[in-house]
Amino acid sequence: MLSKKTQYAFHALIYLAENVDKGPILISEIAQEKSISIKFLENILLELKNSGILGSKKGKGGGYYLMKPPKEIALAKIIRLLDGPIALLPCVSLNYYERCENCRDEAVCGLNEVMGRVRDSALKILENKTLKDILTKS
Amino acid sequence: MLSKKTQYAFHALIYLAENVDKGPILISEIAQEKSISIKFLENILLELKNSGILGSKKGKGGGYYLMKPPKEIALAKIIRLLDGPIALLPCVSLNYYERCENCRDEAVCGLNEVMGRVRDSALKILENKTLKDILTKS
DNA sequence: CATAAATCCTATAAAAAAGATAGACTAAAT
DNA sequence: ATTTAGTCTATCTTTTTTATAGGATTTATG
Repeated sequence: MLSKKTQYAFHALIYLAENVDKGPILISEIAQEKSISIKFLENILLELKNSGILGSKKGKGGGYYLMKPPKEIALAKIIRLLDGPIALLPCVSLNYYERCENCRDEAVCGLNEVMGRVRDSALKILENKTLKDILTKS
Repeated sequence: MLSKKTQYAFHALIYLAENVDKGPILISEIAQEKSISIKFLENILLELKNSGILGSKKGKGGGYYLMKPPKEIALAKIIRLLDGPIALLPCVSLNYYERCENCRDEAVCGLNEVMGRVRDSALKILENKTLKDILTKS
């Protein structure tokens, strides 16, 4: 399961995407609209900013905004950033690979193979679906 | 990611499946072969037994054994049992559903829809692949 | 330039989950 | 009776997750 952090990030990003035309959006506004603790959300948005997903402006009239159009922000990127590996096992993770300690040889491990396929099927969706694809259907 | 508990369970089950013809297998043997803490493994095997996946025999000549042939034990079942939901969000979980607190209406939530598809693509594999499919390729 | 508005940043606390261990109990074999 | 091996429940430790606190910094504007 995705952590609350990642879930909150998605909801915040959706809100930002749905209000792209309104300039910078306040943390407090997002927190209220999406029922998220404001201080927790602050940390999350900061992290997204430091990774280049969001931009921000301080002072009056400030807030957060998307650095790229929603259709260019893949869901996989957000998950990896805040939650880490998408794969179910370390030994099949593309971005956070770790050797398996309980099997002798990954090359002949059937578990490795199946979990690799699960990863691929998830990535096929998560790498191609973007923020634009998860906006509220109107 | 799957917990260590679930990962250990898979390795133990693989070992049991690869030795079905040898009668009950000792916890200590599995622990040694797969480099798993014996006490931790004990708890895991007990849980698998109480769920009907494994059977056991006490005393001399005792140990654990599979209750069904490997090809009838789906991977999804093991994961759900020890790790909980396979879905990435509570609001798209078939077995551990919880309402989403941050969105107004799941019916129009695009995140819900996409994550539902990710769940389906994972289940398509995990419900159909069994213990038999993850045995060491010889 | 002063003030208010907002994000930035780091630290820390609290709670929950994961990982691991301990030890007494029960059942079976011989 | 003794040994062997699983059963059960409790507890401990560590790590991760979730959340909060509060001062620092930047910007707009009168």
